[in-house]
This record gives sequence, C-alpha cells and structure tokens, in this order.
Amino acid sequence: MTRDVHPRILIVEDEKDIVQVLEFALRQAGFETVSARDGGEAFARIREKAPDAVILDLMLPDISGTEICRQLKGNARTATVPVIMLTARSEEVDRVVGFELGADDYITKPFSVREVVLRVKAILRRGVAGEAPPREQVGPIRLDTEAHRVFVDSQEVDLTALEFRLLETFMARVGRVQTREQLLRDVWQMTGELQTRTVDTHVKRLREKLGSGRDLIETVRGLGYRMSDPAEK
Amino acid sequence: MTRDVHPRILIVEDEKDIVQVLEFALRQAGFETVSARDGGEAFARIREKAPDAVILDLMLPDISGTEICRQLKGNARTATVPVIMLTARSEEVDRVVGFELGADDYITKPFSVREVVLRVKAILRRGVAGEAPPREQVGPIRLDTEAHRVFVDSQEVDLTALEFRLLETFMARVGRVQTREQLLRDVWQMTGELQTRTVDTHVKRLREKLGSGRDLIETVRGLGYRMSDPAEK
DNA sequence: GGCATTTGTGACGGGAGCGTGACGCGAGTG
DNA sequence: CACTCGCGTCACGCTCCCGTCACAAATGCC
Repeated sequence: MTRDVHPRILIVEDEKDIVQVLEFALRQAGFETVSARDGGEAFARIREKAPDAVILDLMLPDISGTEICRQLKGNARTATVPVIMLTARSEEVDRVVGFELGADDYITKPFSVREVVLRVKAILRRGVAGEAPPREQVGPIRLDTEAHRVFVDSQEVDLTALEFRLLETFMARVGRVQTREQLLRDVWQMTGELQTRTVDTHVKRLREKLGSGRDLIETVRGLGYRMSDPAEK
Repeated sequence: MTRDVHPRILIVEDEKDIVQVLEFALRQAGFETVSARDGGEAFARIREKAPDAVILDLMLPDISGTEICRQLKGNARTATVPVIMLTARSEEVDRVVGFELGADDYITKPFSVREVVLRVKAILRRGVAGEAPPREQVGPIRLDTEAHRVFVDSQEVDLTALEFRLLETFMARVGRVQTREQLLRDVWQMTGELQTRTVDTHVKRLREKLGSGRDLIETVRGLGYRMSDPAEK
C-alpha cells in the first residue's frame, strides 16, 4: 500500500461499461485506477502492487466476489486494504454476508458515480479502523454508555434512544466525517431504505439538546457530518 | 487470565471460514485471537495460556461444545473464563442447555460479526457471569439477602420471590440500564419464551411496593429499566 | 448577481413503547 | 372443595418519538 498523492484503486468488475465509467470518475477525482475482469486478474494486479482500496463486484465470471474478499481479508498482507462491494441485489442478506466477509463498505447497483467516489474517499480517510469504543468525553460532553446517560458541562441532558446511538457513533469516530449513508447503516441499521434527510433532522435535534450555541457537530457540505474534539486542533 | 491491553479470545470452531471471519473482526477490534478446530486443540491452547474469553461452537468433530463448556466450568482455574456459545439451531432448548452448562452468553447462527464483537466486549466488561453481589443499600432501600427481607425507610415491605429476585438484579447493577431481555435471562431464567411485557408488569408491581412516589426504578424508553443511586450523580 | 444544489428548520401525523387495570389459571392452603 | 395468592397475559389509552414534508436559508458555481 503506497498512499502517495494518488491512491491506487483496483476495480474488479466484468462489465466494461461500468469499469469505464468508474475509472473516469475516479481519475477525475485524483485517483490512480487499475481494473480486473475476473478473480484471476484481480490477484495478479494485487501481486504487482497492492492497491489502497478495492472496488469489488459480487458477481464475477470465475470465482465470486465473496471468495475474493475472503481471501483478501484472510491474507495478512492485504487484510488492511479496504474493500467496497458492488452488489446488484439490495437484499439485506447480501449485505450482511458482505460484512461477515469483512468488506468495509458496500454499494448497491444502480449507483451514482458520485456516490462511489464519496465512498472511496470516505473509506480512505477513515482507514479500515475497526469499531473503536466511543470516547467517554469530548469537549464538554461526557457519555456514560452503561448508564445510558449524557452530560454536557456535567449537566445531564435527556436524549432519546436514537439520539443516544447517534451521539455514540459520532463519539466513536471523533474527527472523522460521517456520511449520511454511514450513519444510516450504523445508527439506523439501514432497515428498509430510509430518506437521507432523516439524518439531518436528527442531527438538528441532537445539536439542539447538546446546546445549540457551540457547534459540536459540524456540517461538511457535500459529504456529511463530523464531530471534532476542540482540544485537538 | 491476563487482561492486558489486548484481551485474548479463543475461538473453538471447525469451519475455517467462520474462524477466519471472526479472527479478522476481533483483531480489528483490538483483541488477540487464538483458534482451535476441536476439543483437543482447545484444551491444548487453554493449557498454554488461559484466554480472557472463549467463543465456542456447539457442534464439533470430536467432543461436543457442551462437553468442553462443562469441563471448563468444572475446573477451578478456568471456571471464571466467560464462554460464548455459537449454535446453529435457535431452539430454546439449546439455549437453556447452554446456560445450564454455565455458558455466559450465546449467539445463534447466522450471526453478524458486529454482534459477536459487541457480545465479547460486553462480556469482558461485566466480567464473568460471576456477578457482583447486590448492593445492600440504595437510597432508601435496604436489602437483606440472607433473610430475604426488604426495607424501605426501615419499614419492611413484603415482596414475592419473583419481585425479590427482580429487585436483587437491579441492586446488583445499580446505575446500569437493564434491557428486558437481560432481565428475562437473569430473573426468569428465560424458560420457554416469555412475553417481554411480563417484565413491565412486574416492574410496575415492584414500583408500587417500593413506594410509587419516588421513581427508584426509572424507565429508559426504547431500552429498558435502570435503578440509580440518588447519591451518585 | 442569479441560479442550482444542499442543508436548516418548524410542523405534523402515525405509530411504537409503556403504564395500567383486569382476567384466568394453577398451586398451595384451610 | 372453596379460597387466596402469585404470576403471565391481554387490551386499552396515553404519551412521546420518529420519519417525512415543505419551505427558508445558506452555500457553491457560472
């Protein structure tokens, strides 16, 4: 893994059109791209030079994407390379499978190119970092997971279960941008396709309860939201 | 048991895929992992160095997981190591059996990796099922476990056996939210699928007897119930 | 500056979650 | 056998929360 100015993205996908579109968009966005039509090619490309991230179609001519993913994640040298799964079916089963295999993100077809680029950026930014437990204290906010209580300036504030989970998620990833899609996955468990605006509303409510004065949760236009520690600057 | 920065988790499971996936996820989450394919290997690993927790498949090639669990729990040196059972069948019978054997938690296949990681964290946090003994006094309530009596403001109240166990459970975990599922497990021993609303009813009765005025047992909407010490704030 | 896109915000309707009272059953007791 | 007591279940009603919408504000782009 090189991680220089132009991260190298490997696209494993047999449909030529899709590859072309993705390569164009990713290069536009400043990435270096390589592509493979099937599993064999994919491993060859990886052997040449490990990519910084892999976009992996679930359905491939020879071995399935799941198998590739499993092998990638099983190998110490490549286990840390983030994998984004492309899947045609949006059933929850497939997604879970994807995650059970260790994929780091997934996108269902049809997808917007814009979305893919955002996901790639997001995943490179956050690294493959596994779920860290939430920080207990960030700025004036203290979170007691066991008791399920939140204090701002040692003053308890009442949050609903959902708001609590949302805050928990932010505090587990302090300093990193969370896309609406990530939040929908982690907080809402993504059951049955939700409007993304739902996230906005709940961020608003959370902001209100945490004290609207200070902006503890920042908006990152075009991407999502972020909570940063005022101490780390 | 070492309990340093990276708790050691032993995975006993014969299916290689599952082992691989679990090892990856747990390592991501900051655990050290060891695995064993059968009972013999499992005991060998344990002899080398006792793990901080064991994830144990019920179905194994040589001796069954139940037998391993029984032996673990029967041995003084390993009795305190928490065991999480993996079971393919979700029938209640198996669960009970699991608990009768002394397993500390169980997960039914298919499971999400996320869930496994969460359970492992939870079980390490709370320590072995060897729960802390209940507090004697919380606010105005005094609990005499031996004599099986309860006093509120030094005024005795009589509780039924079930109510007593419920109160005991709350007082053993003061300040922590208890979900209905947890309560069903700990108080009701989860015999044969109970309605969760049963918990509500008994909490109501308990509240009544403890004096409905003060809210000694709080409702945490969407989650469960919590008893907190008014002194600790 | 004008336009398009993204985000903030207030309001609202439906529904989930919970408190509560009542009921029936079974076990124990006289 | 009649009575009591404890427990699990149910149904009703109420409150609060959540998802969505429509519109305002803000931001970015040409």
